[in-house]
Amino acid sequence: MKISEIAEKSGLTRSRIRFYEAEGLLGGVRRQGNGYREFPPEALQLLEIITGAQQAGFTLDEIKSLLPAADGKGWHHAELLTSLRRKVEDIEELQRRLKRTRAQLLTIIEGIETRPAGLGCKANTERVLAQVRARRS
Amino acid sequence: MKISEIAEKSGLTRSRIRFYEAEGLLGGVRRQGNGYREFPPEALQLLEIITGAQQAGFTLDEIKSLLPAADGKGWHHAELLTSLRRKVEDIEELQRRLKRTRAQLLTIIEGIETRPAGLGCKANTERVLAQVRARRS
DNA sequence: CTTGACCCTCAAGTTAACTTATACCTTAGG
DNA sequence: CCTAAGGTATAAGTTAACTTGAGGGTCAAG
Repeated sequence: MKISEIAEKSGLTRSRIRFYEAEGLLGGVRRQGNGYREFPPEALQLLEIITGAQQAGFTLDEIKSLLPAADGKGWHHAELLTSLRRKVEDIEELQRRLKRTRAQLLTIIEGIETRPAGLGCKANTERVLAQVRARRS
Repeated sequence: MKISEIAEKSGLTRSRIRFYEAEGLLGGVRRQGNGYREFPPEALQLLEIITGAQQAGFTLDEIKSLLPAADGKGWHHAELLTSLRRKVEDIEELQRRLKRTRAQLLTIIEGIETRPAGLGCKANTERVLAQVRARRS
């Protein structure tokens, strides 16, 4: 497979694919006589794994360290599992934070909407901030 | 208040505070005769609002456009509410994505742990990816 | 008067993950 | 042969949000 083909099939740009190869995330890329890249079919799967991992919040460096070593044969399952579990925990942590943040934003919105008549803007800011601080506990 | 004091009270670095001022996020900063910054007490609240908004996922540019104009007197409530509501939606969208991603990761973990004996690493990769793809729907 | 803690400005460096630009080669078609 | 489409390498640019560094004033104490 040449680069345009795999780019279309994967939905990624050619530059991005070349970038991944240069970074060592894409092993097994051969060269044709003319210097053109020749991608094995597995490369498509690999790209799928990479973009999926990215969406899961892995950095390229993390992904690189978890991918089957370009030289070795496959994954080191223990490490992979550890890393996956750690990432699940990261996500859960982020979920908790988002939940708090969302609640705070709703508190602020409510605080603005229900501003007591006669209370100045500045005073209301104080009031709303106090509500938010109270919520943090 | 001089910069070190507000830095300590806010927990931010001096460079970060100077940066915010330079970006126009921190209005009302005066100068003493010697050129030193003199922060009004409200600046502390402003910093609190800024970092809070950042944690809520606002970029500095967004925050800047929502803060009380340095020249004007206060907030433009309608815009502020609109933006806050939009950000709540962003958060909810992110929450949905995280939920899916977490489920996918768990699927993968399970797929690895329950690999049928006798199935090769490569074949199992295929199997697991298929499971993940199925989950995406 | 000197030392050390603070303060200033302005420019440049940092990180991640790419994209864009430059310049040149290859291949297929009319 | 010429051209357009597609390929290559390498370097530099991009964005966000800061940090770091260079070079230099200010102030209180001893």
